[in-house]
Amino acid sequence: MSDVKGAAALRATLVFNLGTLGALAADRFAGRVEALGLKPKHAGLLAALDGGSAASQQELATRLGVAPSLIVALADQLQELGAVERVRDPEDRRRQVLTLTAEGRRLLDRCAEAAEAADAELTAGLTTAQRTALTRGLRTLGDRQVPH
Amino acid sequence: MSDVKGAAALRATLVFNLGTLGALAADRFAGRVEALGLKPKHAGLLAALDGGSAASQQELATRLGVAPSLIVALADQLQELGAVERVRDPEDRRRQVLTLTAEGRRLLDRCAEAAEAADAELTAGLTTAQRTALTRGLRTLGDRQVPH
DNA sequence: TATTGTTATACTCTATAACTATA
DNA sequence: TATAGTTATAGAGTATAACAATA
Repeated sequence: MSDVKGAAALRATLVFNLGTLGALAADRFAGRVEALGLKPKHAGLLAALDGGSAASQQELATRLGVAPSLIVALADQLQELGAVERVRDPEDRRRQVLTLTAEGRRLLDRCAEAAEAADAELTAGLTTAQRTALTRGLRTLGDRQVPH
Repeated sequence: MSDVKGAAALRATLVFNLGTLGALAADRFAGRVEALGLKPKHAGLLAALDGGSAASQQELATRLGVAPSLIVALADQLQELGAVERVRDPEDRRRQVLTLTAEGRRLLDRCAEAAEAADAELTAGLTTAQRTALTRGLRTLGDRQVPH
């Protein structure tokens, strides 16, 4: 029993390639946003705040899949950059509602530019068709996860 | 100047989706191989040793893009599991040549199975065509990186 | 008593630097 | 002197647990 699969079988899997390329992509993105004083997680939080209705920190923690204490730290740093505001919910004074400021939206736009630049670098050897097919595939895959 | 892009533009990028899905995929894979006493990096090292000609630890460090001291730790643990052997190169007694044992190949096969199971879970909502297209896209993207 | 946010603490991962042995 | 491997140490990132305020 127990098929012999070896390295070739592992390299053929989606998770293996997603894992290695994901780490690479995260590094490239991190390198570009650090000039803004941000880490990838800050960008993720800014993105979660944009468009979405004003959210409490607990909601954001579960939405991003991180510990609430991490949201506190990220929000502290974003607040120091003037990117977010904390407002106590008058209906429930335990809740801190985070909202993007104009500066926060500006930073988010810079993050998007950084990501686009990293995309261009990463996909330099690919055709436009390959690139868009890949992006769409990843988005549909991502949309299937956490489909609450 | 300075286009307004917002969260939608960020979410449309490859690096953003690769980063988030890569972290998710790595977690799922880690959850499955930890029963084998392994972390994803161990699997990466095992895969690097399979097929490839016997490699020194320095070569492996640069190949995997990690510090040499990390290879030492990973190899220590794999050796303890009986998965690799360290043999001093008689030509240059400073070099430790790592080779897979039969147990190492067995563990590598188990890692491949774990990755395939994680794939199935992750792509549950996708058609076969979507899944193979995505896997191929990622492999071609991965092959373009570090094309030394 | 339960929940939100916060703080304090600890743990995991990994790199850098110092060291040993061989060259 | 330079290089392969190892060991010691330190830093980043993040979670867990204890705590305060509010419900």
